[in-house]
Amino acid sequence: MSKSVTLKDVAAAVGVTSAAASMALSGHERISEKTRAAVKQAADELGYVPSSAGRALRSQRADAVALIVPNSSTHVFGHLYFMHVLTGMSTAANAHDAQVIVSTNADTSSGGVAYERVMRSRTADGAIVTSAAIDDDHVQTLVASGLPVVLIGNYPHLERAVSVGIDDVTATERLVEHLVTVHGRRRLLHVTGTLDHQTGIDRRDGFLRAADTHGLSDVAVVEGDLSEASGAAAVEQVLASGAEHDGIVFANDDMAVGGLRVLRRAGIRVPDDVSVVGFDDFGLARVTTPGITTVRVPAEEMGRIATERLFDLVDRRTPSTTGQHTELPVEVVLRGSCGCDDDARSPAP
Amino acid sequence: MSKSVTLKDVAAAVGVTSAAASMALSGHERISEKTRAAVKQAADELGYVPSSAGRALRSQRADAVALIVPNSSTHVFGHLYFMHVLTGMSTAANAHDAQVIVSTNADTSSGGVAYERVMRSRTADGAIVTSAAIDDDHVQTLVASGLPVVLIGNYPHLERAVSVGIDDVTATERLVEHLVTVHGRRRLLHVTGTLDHQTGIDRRDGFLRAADTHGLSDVAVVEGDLSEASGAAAVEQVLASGAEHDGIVFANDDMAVGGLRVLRRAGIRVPDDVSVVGFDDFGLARVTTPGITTVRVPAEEMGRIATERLFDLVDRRTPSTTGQHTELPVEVVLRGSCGCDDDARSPAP
DNA sequence: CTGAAAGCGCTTACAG
DNA sequence: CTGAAAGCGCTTACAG
Repeated sequence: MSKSVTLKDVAAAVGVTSAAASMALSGHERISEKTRAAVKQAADELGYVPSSAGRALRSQRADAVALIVPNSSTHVFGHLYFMHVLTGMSTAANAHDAQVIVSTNADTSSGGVAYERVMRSRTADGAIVTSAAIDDDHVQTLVASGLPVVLIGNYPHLERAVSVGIDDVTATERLVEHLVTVHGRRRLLHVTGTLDHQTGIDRRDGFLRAADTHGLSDVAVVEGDLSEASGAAAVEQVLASGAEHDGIVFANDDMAVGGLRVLRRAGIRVPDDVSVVGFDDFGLARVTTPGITTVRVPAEEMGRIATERLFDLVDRRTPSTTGQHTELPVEVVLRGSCGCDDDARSPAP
Repeated sequence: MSKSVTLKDVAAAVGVTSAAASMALSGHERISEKTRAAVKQAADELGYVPSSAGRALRSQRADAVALIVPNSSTHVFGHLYFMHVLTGMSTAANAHDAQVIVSTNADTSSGGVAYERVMRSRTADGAIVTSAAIDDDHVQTLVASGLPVVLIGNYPHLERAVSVGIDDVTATERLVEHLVTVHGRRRLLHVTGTLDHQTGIDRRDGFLRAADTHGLSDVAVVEGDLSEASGAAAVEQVLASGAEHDGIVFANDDMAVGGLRVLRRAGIRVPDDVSVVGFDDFGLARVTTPGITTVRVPAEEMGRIATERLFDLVDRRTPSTTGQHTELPVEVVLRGSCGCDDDARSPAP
């Protein structure tokens, strides 16, 4: 393994001090054009790349941001959602010449310590936290510590938090409204997400609010956990109970996939007998038969914008205002599972 | 933002030098039990976390590994495959108390420079490279530089490379054999992956070899690019040409999804009229109707094992032997698209 | 046995 | 204007 080239090597090659070489490479005006050119050429020839450790130690800046996923059961982390967020983060981080660090707590016993360490050790200048449970103390501690953090999602109880999210309540209302007004469905079932996460609560509340708005009296709510298996289990349970529904609103697409499978095996036709809608549109909803009508969550854009907000905090361009939330618009994507033609789209908002 | 606590602060609190505090925290035997306990307590109380920059600079080790994805069109990077690899990497990295850095070249103009910088700057101690094209010079340079690198996939022309992969040739042969011997399909079509990647070549060669083995005379090969759209386009093209096939072997599941859609719209029944198989099983193949018979690529395990191999190199536990390849077994997953019952499985290898 | 310097690589603030 | 020290935080090798 070749010994790495330091600034000192470059300086020696040109016959200047490493301080001068540093200034030359950063384009400092006090270095003559001639010296600057010589240093740059030597750096290129030697393949000099600044040591990130040396630079970080001196500048007190890691030029790195972390994606923190507190809840790291494989089921949760191994999801296309994170890939979308990560893609958005990478776009923003590349523009800032910063690295992206992925920090996930494989070890649940160590709790939040893993990512607290990332922040305290200054491995990253700031962090994006996503999928945090409402009562996750570590997130609260992190936010309260004043370290640059941007949350993805809605955290109404964390007043000081900077966050980026969507309006889950309204989006779910739009789905229900579609089922009621376009397809005449009124006996609706909602299968919730995890209710220790705000999205789970908000989507359920959107469902209930819409049911109220439209005067639906015959609705039911069953708790799920966002997994395909829990969507299947919820539908099985309801079928066994003998309850009859003409529409099912799943809190995400994974559960809708599980539900569709159970319905198909039970000989219940979708959308003829029952309309189905999901939420997320990260990839699955497009490939089932019928395709799943859903709300497209702009995860990549959330990741990108959250990261830009994070750099604002890190660079202190933004005064440390308390609690700023950026809300992104969502789009309802109409497919076959509700009774619309596959691949139809609602007009842009 | 609270000023970060340094070793000096901890030492001052106890009344020792920072050198002594350092030794106390690392459990060095020359520090008395009493002092050690006092330092540890002070560190806890002050919330001391070692600066990664200070430590990295001193120890010449970043305690971080990078996942490098050279070919970063969003279509390629935003794929569940990377999430699986990343999950495996995280597992191994956590066990070594190392960070995971994700480096993707959003900017194609800068070519391989982006990840060469990651390595040269010592931001990471080593890298996992995946999805590299056969003729990617940057990968060759990286491997040749002697920096710790483990490749995921097969790189027969890079003799010095350490790599982890599967046998794409044999796996594809097994799929073809299944179609021929179990379902009596003989007029097969293969839709290839990208042929500038070894997997694309190997899967095609596996198809051709199996066709030869079974004496199939009526086979065809169409080039695809692994995208859903290219799978659809390939099938449209073949349908338009009037060629008749009773089985289609797609080089991945995404293309199979696209192909299934076109077949359905054309009124061609799967598996009744034509058997379909894919490759990968990263998530899509399970949710279509019918489910797609495919080969399960153990991406998470590949990520985990590649990372363990990488730490071997970084720690020099392994002598720098030339060209070590680890081959993982794969499993054929039988679903409805070939004509088997959905959810059936081949016996473990 | 223990105290404190040296030095990892960098860049800025200071001295001349 | 320019040369070279100081110091970011850490840990090991050296001096006493």
